[in-house]
Amino acid sequence: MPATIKMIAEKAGVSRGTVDRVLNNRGDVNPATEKRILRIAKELGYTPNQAGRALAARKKGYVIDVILCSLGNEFFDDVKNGIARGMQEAENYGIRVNILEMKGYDVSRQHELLDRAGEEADLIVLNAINDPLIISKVKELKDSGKETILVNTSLECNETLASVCVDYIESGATAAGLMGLMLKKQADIVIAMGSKNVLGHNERVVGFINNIKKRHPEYNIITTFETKDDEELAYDTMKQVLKAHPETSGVYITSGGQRGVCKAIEEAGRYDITVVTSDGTKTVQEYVRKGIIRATVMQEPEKQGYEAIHAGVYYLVYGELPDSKPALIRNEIYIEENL
Amino acid sequence: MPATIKMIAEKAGVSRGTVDRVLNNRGDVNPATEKRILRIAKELGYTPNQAGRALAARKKGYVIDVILCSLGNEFFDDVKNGIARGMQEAENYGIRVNILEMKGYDVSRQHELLDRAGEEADLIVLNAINDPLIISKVKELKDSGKETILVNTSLECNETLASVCVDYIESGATAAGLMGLMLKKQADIVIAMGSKNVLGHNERVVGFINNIKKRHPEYNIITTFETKDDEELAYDTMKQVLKAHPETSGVYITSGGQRGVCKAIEEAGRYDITVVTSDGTKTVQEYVRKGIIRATVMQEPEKQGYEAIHAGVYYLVYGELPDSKPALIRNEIYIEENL
DNA sequence: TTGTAGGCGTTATCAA
DNA sequence: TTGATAACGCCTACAA
Repeated sequence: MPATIKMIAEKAGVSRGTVDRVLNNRGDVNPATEKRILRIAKELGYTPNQAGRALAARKKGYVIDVILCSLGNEFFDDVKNGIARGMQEAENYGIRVNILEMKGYDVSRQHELLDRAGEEADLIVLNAINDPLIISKVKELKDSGKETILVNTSLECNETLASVCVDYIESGATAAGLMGLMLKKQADIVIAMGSKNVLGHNERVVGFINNIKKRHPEYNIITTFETKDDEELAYDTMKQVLKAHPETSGVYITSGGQRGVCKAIEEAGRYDITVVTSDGTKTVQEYVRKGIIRATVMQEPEKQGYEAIHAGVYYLVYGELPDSKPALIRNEIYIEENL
Repeated sequence: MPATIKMIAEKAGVSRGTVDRVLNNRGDVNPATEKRILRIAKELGYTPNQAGRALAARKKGYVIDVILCSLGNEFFDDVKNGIARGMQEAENYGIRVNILEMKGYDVSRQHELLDRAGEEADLIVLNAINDPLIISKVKELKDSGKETILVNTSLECNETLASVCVDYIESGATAAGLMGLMLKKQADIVIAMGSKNVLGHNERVVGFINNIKKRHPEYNIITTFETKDDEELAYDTMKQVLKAHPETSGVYITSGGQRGVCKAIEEAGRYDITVVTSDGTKTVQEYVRKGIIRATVMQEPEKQGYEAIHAGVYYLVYGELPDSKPALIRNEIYIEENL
């Protein structure tokens, strides 16, 4: 029923080749026939058939490289599941996907991996460190014709093709809103943030503090400390904070280090403290069940992995991003009952 | 790179046709060659190329009919958006999708529509009323070779191919969990349910009450009333309840009728009452912003619409359901900040 | 029991 | 500037 190139060609009295040249702006076609073909295509409501394109795209042998700061970070388990799902889709288009993993936020290491990706790949999916060196490398790659799609990071750079991540400001604000609904009156809050090298972690803190100031100006924010996604550091610091500030009634953990922070709270027997965190890793689930963490703001990690690959595949094959442009990842709230 | 039928045929020294017969169990093939082909297919890690199949499936001209109790119910706006997305996918396979809408929960009307669908469609997507007449009709259709996929309903019937909906028990329990986190101590709760004709609405009430009994046995549930998804009835009843029970401190609305219930609470100036509801319609969003509704348990309506069509398309083309079997729809919590 | 051939829609190449 | 043709992977009808 839907219109095809063949139907358009018949109706216009030309060959399929000519129609193809018009619809894909390949030039070398008589302006008059071009106009006629475009009119007919519009009349018939032509949209390209994806299956046909997929089949034809196979011969190109595209390659996508994925760079992740994922080694030793359980949050990325689900992201990688999503990437695996995206890879199945990529296979239908004959596109190969390489995953390059690194540990922590080592700028020069990521720079190396980007160099390699620039050699072997046609498009790069990047879990970016927010650093000038990385930003300039991304620009350089773009100039050489290799686009970058960000996954699970925002970046102070507008040269990327797309960014598959949540609104981190909203994430922080949502955590603050939850605190407000549960704590009600006066409260003394501690913020345990991940790394200042990660833009999203900073944005969460900003979103949290701004929302508290707006909705609950009477609340007191005692302190903000970095866990560097390191459990021991998180544990030691939280222990000290609890000692120095026994009045603590709320704790917001922006990202990694949950185990350390929760362990300190648990050992102190402070089940009265309202803890809100991010993500839904096994560690988080464990402490939700224990009653330490009351609620968590999740960010669809599996979907992020899938959407990043999907967008890359789509861009290589169709030359544009899919309709659901920067891939709408939502901040979702989970408590014990629906986790 | 991925294996194709052609590659298997070459390696086995047979024709593509023979490989096809083996892989799709069409019979009429020498047991010895069958074994050899299966071994080679496994070795090469063969998986059928979806684009190839989609292209070949076009000639069959399948039809899917979708029956929805959606007229005058804004909840279904997003479900229909998802269906529209699924229809684009269906087009690639040359599958036509007809949407048959009805108003309310009129069993004989739904029965009529099922009759019609049985005539014209190869597969039916159904937003089912939980009634013996409907259940037996579904069985009858199945016997005549037409499978049914449920959307946004569960049904006391295990003859359906799949059910794309949330766990309604969990939905109710999640609402109860939220109440507990926000109300803390003693509470007096009113439940406004939709229709007893809809299985999901009953299940939500059961999930809610059971969770309250378990986690907060000290809470008191004052009453449960039906809104029949009718705003006026909801408004009038809620008004009476508030008059008779000024001690009300929590209200759970399972489904439709939110505007009526919220209006009654707003007019009584009872901003102290903690209201939890389901879904995220414009009405709900409005009352969340007004501060009447504190939190809502959503059920990814757009995704439900899409997944139902997607599953139907996949089943017609591949003869089996997609990997993400009964389509995992989650109960998600939203508050003002992340809605 | 097996092989051949044509077509689904799109794209690329080569010839006219 | 245009047309014809082959190819991508799968399925099916028909011939051997």
